[in-house]
Amino acid sequence: MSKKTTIYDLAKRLGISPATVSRSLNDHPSISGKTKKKVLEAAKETGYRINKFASNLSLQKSNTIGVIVPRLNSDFMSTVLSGIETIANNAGYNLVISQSLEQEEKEKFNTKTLFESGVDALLVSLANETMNYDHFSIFTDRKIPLLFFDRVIDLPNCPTIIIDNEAAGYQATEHLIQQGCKHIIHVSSGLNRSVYKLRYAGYRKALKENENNFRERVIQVDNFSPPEAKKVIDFIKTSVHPIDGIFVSSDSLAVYIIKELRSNGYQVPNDIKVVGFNNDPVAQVITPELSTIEYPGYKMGKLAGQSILSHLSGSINIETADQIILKHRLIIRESSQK
Amino acid sequence: MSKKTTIYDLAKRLGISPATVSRSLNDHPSISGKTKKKVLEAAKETGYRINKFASNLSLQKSNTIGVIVPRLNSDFMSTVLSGIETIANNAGYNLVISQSLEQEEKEKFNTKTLFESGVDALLVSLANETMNYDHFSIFTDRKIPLLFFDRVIDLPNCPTIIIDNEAAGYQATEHLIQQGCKHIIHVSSGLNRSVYKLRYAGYRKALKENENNFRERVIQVDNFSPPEAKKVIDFIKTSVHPIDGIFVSSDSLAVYIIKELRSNGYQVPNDIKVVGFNNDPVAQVITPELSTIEYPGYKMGKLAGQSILSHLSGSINIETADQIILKHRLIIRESSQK
DNA sequence: ATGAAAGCGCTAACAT
DNA sequence: ATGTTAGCGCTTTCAT
Repeated sequence: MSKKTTIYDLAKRLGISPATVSRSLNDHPSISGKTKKKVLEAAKETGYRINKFASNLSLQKSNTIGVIVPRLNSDFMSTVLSGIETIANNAGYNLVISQSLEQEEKEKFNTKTLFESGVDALLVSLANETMNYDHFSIFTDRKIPLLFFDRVIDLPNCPTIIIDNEAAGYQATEHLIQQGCKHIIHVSSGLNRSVYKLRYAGYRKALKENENNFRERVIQVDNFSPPEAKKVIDFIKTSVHPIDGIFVSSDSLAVYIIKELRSNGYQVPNDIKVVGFNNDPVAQVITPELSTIEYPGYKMGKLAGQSILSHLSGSINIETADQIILKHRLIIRESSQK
Repeated sequence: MSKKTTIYDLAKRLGISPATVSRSLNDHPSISGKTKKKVLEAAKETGYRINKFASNLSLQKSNTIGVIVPRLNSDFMSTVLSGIETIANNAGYNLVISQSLEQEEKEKFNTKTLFESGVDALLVSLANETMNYDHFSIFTDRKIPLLFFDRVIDLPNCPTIIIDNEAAGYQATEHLIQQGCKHIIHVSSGLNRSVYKLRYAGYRKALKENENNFRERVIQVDNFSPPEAKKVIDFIKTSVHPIDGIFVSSDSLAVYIIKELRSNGYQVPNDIKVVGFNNDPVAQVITPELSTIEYPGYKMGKLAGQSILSHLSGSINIETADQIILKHRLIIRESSQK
């Protein structure tokens, strides 16, 4: 029961060759139905299990896709992963998932590890820290499909899946302006990542177009955890101009900010209006409900999976670097209404 | 640059044997320092990368740990996964993660797939649907380490990591009773899973101990999504006894229920008090803040990782089935206060 | 300290 | 339709 049976065992048992066994197991067309049946039965009886190590070595492929994300435990990211997993799983691929924890070093290490472990493709959402992209060359050099999603970088022949972050940032800010906000600040993190840089650009663009005495002001936070919200409040309290609008690059932080604001005596949206980003589930359950940009994470994950699978199956020309831009949407709730 | 170099290439290049190259690369003690240095240099120059397929086949191990969870996109689960990943990554292990989506069939399939892909160990949190556990025998038969966390089942020689769910359910309910609740209902899902069954048992025990005319009543929901909250409200509205306390097996659902309650004119906690489960971040940002049971997900993940690694390294007797019970804690916030 | 060679188990090109 | 056989690249026992 515990001794593992190989195709050689099956071959001997049935008096046929290992090749025939292998072919039968793989449903090769040129094997007779009766032989296949015999083999399958023997396999079941003996508890035969394919040895992927050997199979992978022979085929030089692993049916495995690597994924590197900044962190697993964010609502958005785990939703994207869920989408990727669903697609991969249905196609018979396994997912090897690792976290960079926003560190360039860890991202490098994970890239190397995943390469060596022989993943057939790699999906990456970049760490905030990452400034250099040479570590991905082991993939690009060997033409192993590499795709970036959400936190992307433009590399030759690497598809990207994003939303139009600049437009989203613009809309969020424009909305606040239309609600009468005069002094709108932007709260973000990792401004060297294009996602955040572009939202910031959209914010600035909106301010500029509605020329008056608006002052552009971005508060950079280290991450989207509760203590960072305090920094924002401190700024607001000491600002010479009365802040009346906040566009935050993350719902989770926006929510903490609102909480902090309220416990500091500010009324949301009366005194200060807030727009977040992502449309995390939390946006709908807090008081006041949070206006935000809907960012379709599950769909992004599914598309990332599908895109990489079609590259793997060769149904898309791998030389064609594509860029998929998903639709986003401003959702107006209570937190930003006049 | 694109042609892959093997240990044979290095051996030829340096005029030594492949065995020596292999040993050098693995820092084998009986290789001279100079030879090692030569090899490492040549490896670097040629861009040599180990081929794990071959290595795995030879060693019959993959440095990979499989994980099956009900779903990736829950705050609790992604936090646990984050803990597992951190430990595994530091120990040089990769994580293959898959979702059962609460379906027994998918769990079976994933178990088989992960087995065949040669994971060195398997970590599982069971699907709600799963009633039969034979699919895990491929692991237990071959003494491949198998560990259950959160949603566990008692299998021979399989460690489990849990909290004392019965005590937690008891405390939550007892607390509501002490706050003056007379008609407390319990909302849960997947009552055939011990996690939920035990919380329910704790709930019943608390009611029984505080003998009076309390009626035990459990509302089973299909999952913890918003629409399910409506079912709960419907029950409350039509109940002959005025419901004044709710113990919910999940913060995410508790939060939706509170929202529904409020929009139906109920005051929380004045009319109805609510206690959730897990201490998701959302518990602290909603209004009123949610009382809940703190369930240390990250710690659970780290422990699961550590436990399985020590089994793998043989530093723990694999025959010793251990059960780790993590501390939980009732956190009293506004939603349940008199 | 190093080398020779036999696996590890599967696949596929090339027979038959 | 089936068999033969040469890899796939690394590890490791057994020499030397």
